[in-house]
Amino acid sequence: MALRFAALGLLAKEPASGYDLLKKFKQSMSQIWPATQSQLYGELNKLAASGLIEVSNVGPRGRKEYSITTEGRAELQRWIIAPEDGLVQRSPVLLRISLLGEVTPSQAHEHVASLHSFVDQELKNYEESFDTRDWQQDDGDFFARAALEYLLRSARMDAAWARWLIDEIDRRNSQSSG
Amino acid sequence: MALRFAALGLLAKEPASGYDLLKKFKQSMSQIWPATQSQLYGELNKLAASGLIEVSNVGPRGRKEYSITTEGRAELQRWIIAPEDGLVQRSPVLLRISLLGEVTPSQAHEHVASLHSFVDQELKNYEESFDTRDWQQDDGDFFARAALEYLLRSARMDAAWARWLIDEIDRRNSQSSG
DNA sequence: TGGTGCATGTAACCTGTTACATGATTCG
DNA sequence: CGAATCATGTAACAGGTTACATGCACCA
Repeated sequence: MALRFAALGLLAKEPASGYDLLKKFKQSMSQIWPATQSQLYGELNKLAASGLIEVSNVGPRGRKEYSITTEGRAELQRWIIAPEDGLVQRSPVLLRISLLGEVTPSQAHEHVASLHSFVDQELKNYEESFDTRDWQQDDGDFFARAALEYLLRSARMDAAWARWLIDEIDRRNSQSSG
Repeated sequence: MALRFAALGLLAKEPASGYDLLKKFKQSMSQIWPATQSQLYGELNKLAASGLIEVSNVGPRGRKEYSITTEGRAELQRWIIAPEDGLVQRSPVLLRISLLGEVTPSQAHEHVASLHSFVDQELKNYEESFDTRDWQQDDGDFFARAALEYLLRSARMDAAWARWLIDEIDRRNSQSSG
C-alpha cells in the first residue's frame, strides 16, 4: 500500500517519469520509504491502470511522463489522514541485542561497541546535513522537514541508548569480576 | 533470515514445540519480531531440514518438541554478532507526515493530534509495564531488558516529537493568521 | 561508432499476512 | 459428549529484492 502513496505523493507535486521518480526516491524518500526500480515501474503501471495517474506526455526513448489525476489526488488525501495501522517495527538490531546472552561477554561487548560507533556516525551525518541545509529556503516542505526532524531525534536516541548499554555492560562486568 | 534466528534464539534457552514458541512470540517477541503461526511452523520445518534444530520428543496430538543442535547454536552465535545490514526502517507514519502538505492545515493538525494521543498512550503503557516489572528477578535476561529499554526510549522520543510537531504547527498557523 | 546514461520491463525468489483445513485431547 | 484448547499444516496473495533483458539517444 505505502509505496503506492509514496509515488502518488511525489506525483502530486509535479509530473514525472518512472526514471525521474526513481531519482527522487533515492534522494528524499530513501530514509522513509526506499523503493527499487523494479517495484516502482510495476507500481506506476498499476496506478495508471486504476486511473489514479495518467500518462500526460511521451518523450524520447519511450519516456512516459505521468501526472496525478483528480481521482488520484483525492485517494492520496484520503490515505494521508487515515488512522495509523499500528507502529510495530521489526528490528534485526534489537533482535540481535536481545539475544546477546547467547554469546560470550566479550563478544557482546564488541558487538555493542561496533553498533555504537555505527549509530554515532549516522548521527553525525544527520547533524551535518541539518546544519548545512537552508531551512528558510524550502519552507514549502515543512512536513518533509518534520519527518527529517524525527529521523534526527531517532539517531540521537539511538546513540544515547548505545552509549547507555555499553556503560551498563561495563558496570556489570566490573561487578562480576570485582 | 531474522525469523529463523528469533526462533533459534528461543530454542537456545529451552526445547519447545511450535505451539509453545508461538506463545513466546506473542509475549516476549511481539515488539521486536512478531510472527504468525503459519510462518513459524514453516520455518521450524526448514530449520529441522537444515539440521539446526531437531525433534527431541513427540507428544500427544502430534506435538513435536524441538531442540537446538550444536550446529544450530553455532549458527545462531555467528548470526548474533554479525555486523548490522544497515538500519533503514520503512515507516508509514513518517510517510504520512511528510505528505501532510497535500491536505488542508486543519486536517494536518487533526492527524498529528491523533497521532500524538496514540503515541502518548503507548508511552504510558510502556512506562507502566516497566514499573510493575521486577527487574531483580529476571536478571538472566539482561539483554532482553536492554531491548525493552530501547523501546521505552523510542516511545518517549515519539511522544516528545509529536508534541513538538503540534507546537510547530500551531506556531505556523498563528503566524500566517496574525 | 562506441560508450554512457536514459528508460522501461520481467522473472525468480523470499518474507509475511490471512484464511482455510484438519484432527487429537482434555475437561466439565 | 460437546466445547475449548492443543497442535500442525497448506494455499493464495501482497510486497520487496536481485538479476536479467532490451533498446534508444546523445555526445565525444
